[in-house]
Amino acid sequence: MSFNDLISGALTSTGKVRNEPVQARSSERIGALLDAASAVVAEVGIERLTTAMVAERAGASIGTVYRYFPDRIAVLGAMSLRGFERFLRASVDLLESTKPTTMDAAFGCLIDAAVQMHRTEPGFTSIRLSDQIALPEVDGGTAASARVAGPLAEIFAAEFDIADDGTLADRLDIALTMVDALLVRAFIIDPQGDEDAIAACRAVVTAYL
Amino acid sequence: MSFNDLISGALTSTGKVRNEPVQARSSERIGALLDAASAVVAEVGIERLTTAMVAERAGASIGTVYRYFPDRIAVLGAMSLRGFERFLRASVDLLESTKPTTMDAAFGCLIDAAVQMHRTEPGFTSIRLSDQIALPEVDGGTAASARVAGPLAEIFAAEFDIADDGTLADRLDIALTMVDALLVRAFIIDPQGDEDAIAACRAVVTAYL
DNA sequence: CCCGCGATGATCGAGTTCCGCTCGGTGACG
DNA sequence: CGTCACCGAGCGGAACTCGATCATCGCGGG
Repeated sequence: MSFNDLISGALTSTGKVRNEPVQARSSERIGALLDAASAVVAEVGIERLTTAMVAERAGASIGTVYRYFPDRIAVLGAMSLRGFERFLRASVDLLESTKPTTMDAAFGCLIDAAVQMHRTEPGFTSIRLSDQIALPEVDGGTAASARVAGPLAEIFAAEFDIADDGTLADRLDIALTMVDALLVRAFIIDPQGDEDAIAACRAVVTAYL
Repeated sequence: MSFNDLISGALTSTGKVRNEPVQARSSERIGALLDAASAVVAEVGIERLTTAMVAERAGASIGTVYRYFPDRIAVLGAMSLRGFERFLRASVDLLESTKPTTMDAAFGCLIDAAVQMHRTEPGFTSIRLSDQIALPEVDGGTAASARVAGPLAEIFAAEFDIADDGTLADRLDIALTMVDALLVRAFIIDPQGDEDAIAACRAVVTAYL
């Protein structure tokens, strides 16, 4: 599941793109615009991000920004969505390489992946994963979380026996919500990630399982 | 501790007011402005709130908004702070009336209070309590969270034996962060508050303690 | 096979609209 | 009648539009 797969569908207002890109350079443009948005968010915060800053940093013009995104908020939404998608990819990679045998270890992978994102992806701490989790369906499209968290659910379902799929999806959802909230807290306390707070996050998830 | 006590002091940039009101009608005005802000946030969301919308709904002019708040973000900050303060007052009231004897029951009171806030206060679901929790100190003033969560900490410290104050404050912080995130999730799933999700929130806190 | 050429996609940026915020003038309270 | 509160036109800047321009692609004839 690639980033383009994600943004080319009918998404909610946060994350929408105006036109599906056809030529290859367009995808690169979108990527560059989102990179620029991340950098700007990391520098000045979400509120003070302007579309002009994004355009300039991406080496594009204002018009180009608005070719791909209906408005300023959609840029932030797409950035947020991409961050979430990257986090999921990192999680899947980690799960597949370490092959945890306990639920606890599996969630440990998710936390490691999230911590890594906070440390390496500019602006990741400023966006709310919850904007992508538990999002109601819009105009007939599946909720972003369902489409995007699918790979995780599959891994967990294959590795661990859970009574039914709904329960598993819910528990994943709840766990991700907690991890996100607690890690954001950890990275607000300390920009490098407060170790005690991260440990507390692990403890909470362990207790929950 | 009243709302005015909170906003009249030297606060962080979120929540600041421009002038301390002298005449009585001013306080009413501020209240009306914040009510308007809550309603607008509930309708169009934080990002799309404009100062003109707030002014119009409060029956005031643009100038009046800027008499009391230095900028748009300060309006949101004050609204957020008032919501947090109301939540704390409701929590303290519930704690004092039910006098729980277990940690679990005590946190149950907090959750009840928060659920009540989500159900009755427009826009409460859109604001992040975390903006008030774990806020770093600014310009020499104590962090809003410390001043504001004091009453809670006192009750918990008086009722339950905890090794040291720091641990207690941290645990309260973590618990509130989780409760906030999980309840927001519950109210995103269902505007009236998804009962299963609320139950999940209680379960998580119970597991954590 | 490749070269030219029309069609379509992508880009640009000046211009328009809207919004955050100021400030000087007017009314209300004490 | 001084001070506090309020108003709202106006200013600056940011969000967003739109028609002109450039790049790329598909295709048919040499």
